[in-house]
Amino acid sequence: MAGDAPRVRFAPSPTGYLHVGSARAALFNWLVARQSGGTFVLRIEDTDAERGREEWVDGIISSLHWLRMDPDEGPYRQSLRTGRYHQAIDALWEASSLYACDCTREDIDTRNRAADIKTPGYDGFCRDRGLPRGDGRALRFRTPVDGVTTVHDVIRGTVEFPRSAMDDFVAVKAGGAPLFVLANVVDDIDMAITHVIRGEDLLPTTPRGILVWEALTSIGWAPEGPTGTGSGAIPPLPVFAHLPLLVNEQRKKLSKRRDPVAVESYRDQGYLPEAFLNYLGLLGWSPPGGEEIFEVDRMIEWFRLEDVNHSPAFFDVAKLTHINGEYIRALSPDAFLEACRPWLTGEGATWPTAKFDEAVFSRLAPLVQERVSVLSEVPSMVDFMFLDSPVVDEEAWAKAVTGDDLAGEILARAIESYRDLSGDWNHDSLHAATRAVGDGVGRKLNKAQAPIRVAITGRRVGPPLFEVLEVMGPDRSIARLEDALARSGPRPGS
RNA sequence: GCCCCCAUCGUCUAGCGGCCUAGGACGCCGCCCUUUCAAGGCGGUAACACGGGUUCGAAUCCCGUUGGGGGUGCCA
Repeated sequence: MAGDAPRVRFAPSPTGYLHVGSARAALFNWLVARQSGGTFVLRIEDTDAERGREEWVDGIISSLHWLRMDPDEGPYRQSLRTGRYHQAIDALWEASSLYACDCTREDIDTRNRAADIKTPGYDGFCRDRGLPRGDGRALRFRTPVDGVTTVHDVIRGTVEFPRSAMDDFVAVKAGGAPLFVLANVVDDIDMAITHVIRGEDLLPTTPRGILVWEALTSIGWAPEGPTGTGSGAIPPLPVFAHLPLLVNEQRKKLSKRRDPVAVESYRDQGYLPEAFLNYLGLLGWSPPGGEEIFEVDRMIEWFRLEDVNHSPAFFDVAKLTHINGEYIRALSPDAFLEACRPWLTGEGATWPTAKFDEAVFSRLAPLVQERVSVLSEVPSMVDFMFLDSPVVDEEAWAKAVTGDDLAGEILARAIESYRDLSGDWNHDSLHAATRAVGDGVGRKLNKAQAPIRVAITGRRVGPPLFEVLEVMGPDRSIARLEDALARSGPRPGS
């Protein structure tokens, strides 16, 4: 084993799905691991037992899998490591790095108000009271009062936090449960994490983590080590890299309340994992050559943490969609068919599954492939083929049939003309015949085909008409034209 | 309030002191192609937040201002 190979971790809290911001963080971690023979560790930060649920973890794992970023190690669960945290808590308590506190939030606020202190942090009331542990007391970390704690960040450079602005934060709940910073640091030590790559929102808590790390290190805290025997060597502080946030249109951090942040929802809409990954890689980073469409292997090859941007990036679905379209069009016919399958014979299909005819779809597939940006658009491109009668779009009908006083004439002439074609039914002959119909009524082909298209497909847009007619065959096609003609009302003037 | 981060077209970005009358991509708008819609081709719109420095020279370095964001939980 290469002792100096990076060990990175993706450490989400279980929320039921993979957040796109988390996915981006996972990607950048994963890239670092992949490009250097490192290890990508998955750790579920579920110390907050109220929120963590077993099934919440599955969504994260399956989304990582969908994106081809399966962890090399884990998932570790903080909820299963409480014994370890208690060892650390005991050690820190012994060293007086922790002290017991029985102040309530109200107590603190009241004192701060009375003292006219504008900064609402903890005032250190219990710091020197020497309270014993237990009795519903939280444990606070004794933050050094002087000096600064410096974060060396690969992306942002040196960031200094004056300790005077740091209060004594709660590290252990009154109930004894460890809080984020403590569990996080104990884990990073035990798991020999070398690079902490995460969102910028964690930058302000990083100095706290460093302080805990130093406190632990200074008392000879022994990491668990690979065998779990507690004999590992104390690793150096990891390298930090805080990624710019992903924001919405209002430039606010992506929130699950307002923004579509679940990676699963993009999968379900028919975004391809390769395209999604490609787009994620473009947020906060860009390849040296400036290209925008590249496979993941190139990203692994090119990615450098120090090249990551400093400013927040808007998660632009329009651009994601464009990139997805590029990926869809680049698919081989077979790959396209496979990618479409969930929308053809699965839950995405808008017709009875038994009605689906793969041979029919395959003939139309190339025409569909260059017309969709997301796979969920596929059904509406071909549904008329697998339905007994087309789903008629009211607006299209009103515009191309009811609203066109020549529509009846065109349909009638098309029926007549197409009947004569039955021995030679293909898109070329249909093209010519339709053009002739148009000529007969003084219409350009692009105008003349409109009522026919709506009669056949129910829509004004879709795959090229004559190819559709060819595949549909004379009987079905003519029957639909007749049906449309019958419903188009009496022909004016006849 | 306090701490921290950030600041190039609407958006994602290139730019890391002279190659910039600032490049690409998405979007948008035209035109071409055309059986609709796409795709494709061509063209266009549009940015260095502001003010001081430093320098022969600044989008690039420094300071300030303004603006935006994040943090400030016995959440993570």
